[in-house]
Amino acid sequence: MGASLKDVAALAGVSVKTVSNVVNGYTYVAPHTREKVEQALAELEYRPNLSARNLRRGRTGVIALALPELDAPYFAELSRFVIDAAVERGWTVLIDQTDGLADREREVLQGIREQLIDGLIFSPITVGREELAARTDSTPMVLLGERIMDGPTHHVAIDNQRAAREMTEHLISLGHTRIGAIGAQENPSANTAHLRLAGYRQALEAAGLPYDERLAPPTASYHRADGAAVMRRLLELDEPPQAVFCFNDLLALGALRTALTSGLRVPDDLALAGFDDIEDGRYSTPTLTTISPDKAHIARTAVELLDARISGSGRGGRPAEDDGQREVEADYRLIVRESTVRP
Amino acid sequence: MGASLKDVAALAGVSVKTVSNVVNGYTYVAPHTREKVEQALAELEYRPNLSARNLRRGRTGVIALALPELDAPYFAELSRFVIDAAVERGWTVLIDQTDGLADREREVLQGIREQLIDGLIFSPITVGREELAARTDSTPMVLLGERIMDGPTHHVAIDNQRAAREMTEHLISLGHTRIGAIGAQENPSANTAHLRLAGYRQALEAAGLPYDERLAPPTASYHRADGAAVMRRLLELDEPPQAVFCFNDLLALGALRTALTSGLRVPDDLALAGFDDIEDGRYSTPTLTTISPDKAHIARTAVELLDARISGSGRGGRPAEDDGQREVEADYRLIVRESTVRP
DNA sequence: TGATACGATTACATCGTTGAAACAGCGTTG
DNA sequence: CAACGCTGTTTCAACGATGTAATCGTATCA
Repeated sequence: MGASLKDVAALAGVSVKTVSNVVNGYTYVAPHTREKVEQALAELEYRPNLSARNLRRGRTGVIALALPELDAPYFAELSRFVIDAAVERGWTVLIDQTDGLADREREVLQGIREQLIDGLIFSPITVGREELAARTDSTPMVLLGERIMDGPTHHVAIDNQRAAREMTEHLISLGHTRIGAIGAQENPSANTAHLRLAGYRQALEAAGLPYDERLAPPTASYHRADGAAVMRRLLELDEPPQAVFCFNDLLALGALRTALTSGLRVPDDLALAGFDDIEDGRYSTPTLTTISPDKAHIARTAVELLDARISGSGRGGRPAEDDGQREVEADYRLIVRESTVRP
Repeated sequence: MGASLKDVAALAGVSVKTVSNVVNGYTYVAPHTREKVEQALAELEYRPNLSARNLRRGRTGVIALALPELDAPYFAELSRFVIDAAVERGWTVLIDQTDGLADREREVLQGIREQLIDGLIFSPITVGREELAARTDSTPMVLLGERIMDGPTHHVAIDNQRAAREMTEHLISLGHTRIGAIGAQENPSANTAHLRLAGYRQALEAAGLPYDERLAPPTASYHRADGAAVMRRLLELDEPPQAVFCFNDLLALGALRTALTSGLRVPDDLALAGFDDIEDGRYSTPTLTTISPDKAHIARTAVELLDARISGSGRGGRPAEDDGQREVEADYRLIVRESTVRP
C-alpha cells in the first residue's frame, strides 16, 4: 500500500509532524528540511490517507448528489455541471440514485451516508414538505427544484409556474385554443408537476380558455415512453388538441414520435413544446421549442450555497442562523424552435 | 455531531468494544446485553463514522467510476447500471469526469483519489497502452471498452471491430455500394474509433468495395454537432454516400438532422446507422438502426470483476497473480430500425 | 552575561473504530 | 479437582493524520 507519513519521516530523518507540516504548507520549516522531506515524499510517492485525515479533521471533502435518474438527460446534463463546479472547489462528488422512489429519497434525507459526506445536493421528486421538515440529519443540504418548504433549507430553482405559464402563452399566441398538457401527476407531492400544471392553467384562464381535464391526463413518469403513450390517448379524443405542452423534453420527444408516426405534421397539424432544453431537442426534427433553465447557473449556485453552509457550520455546531441568501431563483429562457413555429 | 461508540457505550453501561460487536453482528453477545445496547444505539441515533471505520479496516466502501462525460447518453445509461450494480454490493460510487482529456485520464491512472477508493472502473478515451502499462497505483482497476493492453488489467467490452463489420455488412446487404463512415479519429490512441473503422474497412474489403478516405473523414469528438458537421461535408462531395455508418448514436442523430434538413429522405435517399443504442435513437424519426451493447451486462460484469479483485488483493499484498477471468467479452445485438430499412 | 524572543522541530494525545488477545465465569470431562 | 473448553466481555494497541504544547537552538537585546 501507499507510504504513510511515518515512512516518509523515517526516510527523511525527521519527525512525522514535520512531514505533516511540509505537506500542509506550514510556514516555519527550514528550507533545508523542507527539501529533504520533499525528496522523500516524491521518492515514496506519498499520498495522504484521506480516511485518516478526515477522521482527524472531521471533513471528508466529498459531497453527495442525490437525484432520481442519472440517465435522464436533464439530470445527466445537470450532473456534469455540478461535478465541474464541485471539482473546482476541490470536492469529490458521489452519486446517489433514488429512482424517484419515496423510500430511497427518505433514506437520503435520513443521512445514510452522513458520515461520509460533508454536504448534500438533493433533487427530490416524491418526498414532500413534511418529510423534508422532519429531517434530523444535520449534514448541510441544498435542494434543487422548486422550494418545497419555508424552513431553513436552501434551494435553487427556476420559477416553474411562471415558465410554464409563459410557454402556454406562447402556444396561445400562435392562435391555438385547444391546448393539451402532458406531465400532470397524481401524486400530490409531485411538486414540479403541480407547479407546471398551475402555470398552464393560469395561462388558459388569463386567455379565457376553458381547462379541460381530458387534455391534461396524468403520466406515470417523465420518460419518452410516457409521452408517447399519453399522446396516443390525446389523439384518440373526439377533439384532439392543436398544441401540446409537455412538462419535460423527454415527454415531448415521446409525444413527437407518436405524432409523426400518426401522420401528423409538426408544427402544422400539431404544435409541441417541451421543458428542460436537453440536447436531444436541439437535434430532433423538428427541433423542440422548450424552456431552457440555466443549468450551469443552477449547478454553480447550488455548489456555492453548499460551500457556504459547510464552511459556516463549525464541527458540532448548528449552521449559522442566517448564512446568506438561501432561496435562489435561477434564470431560464423560452426558446422557440421548429416544433411550434415553422421557420 | 453524531454519537460515537463511546457515547453509546456509556449510555448502555458496557465497553466500547461490546457496542462495536453488536453493531457488527458479532455472535457472542448475551441477548440481554444486545438489547440494552440496541436501545442505546437507537436512542442516540448512532451512525458509524465511516472515516474511522475505513481507516481501521483499510477499506472505504467507495469505488470510482471514471468516464469521459456524464452527459453523453451512452455513459449516462451505463453509469446508472454501474451504480445500481455497485449499490447492490453495498458500495458507493463516486464519479470522475475526464472530459476525455489526456491529462485528466492520466491523473485517474496515477490515483488522485487512491486513498479514498477501493477500486476503479475506468473508461479511457485518449490514454494508450503505454500509459496504462506505466500505471503505478495499485488500486484495483477494471477497464471499460476494448482491451488496450495485454497486461494484468481486467476489462469488459464488446468486440467493437466485429460489431462494426456486421453493421457495415448490413448496409452492404441493402445494396449500398458507397458507404460512408463518421467517427474516425486522428489521435492514434483513440482505440475504439480505430477498431470500428477497422471493422468497417474489413466489411468493405470482404465485399470487394473500395475504401475511400473522403467517405470517412475524422471527427473532433463524438457529439451530435460533430455528426451534423461531418454529414454536411459528406453531402458536399461530388458523389455523396448512399449510406453512412456513424460510430455512435450521437453522431448518427447529428447526421440525421443534417440529412433531413437537407431535404433527404431517410432511409430512402440515405441510410443511416449508429452504435450504442441510446434511448434517443428509439424515439427519433426515423428510429435508428444501431449496435446495442448489453449495458447492464457490461456494468454488472465490471462491478463483479472489480469486487473479485478487491476481495482478492489483501491489504498490502499484490492482487493474486491469477484471480479468474480478466477479459470479458460482452454481448451485443444489431438492431435494425427505420433509418436503414423502411418498415 | 543572562533574559527574551522567535524559528524550527518534536512528543504526545486524539479522532472513532476494530482486531488480537486476555480475562472472567461456568459447565464438562477425565 | 485440575484442566479444558466455551461464552461473553473487556483491555489494549493500532490504523494515519494533525492540533497542542513542549522543547531545543540560536540570535537579539538590555
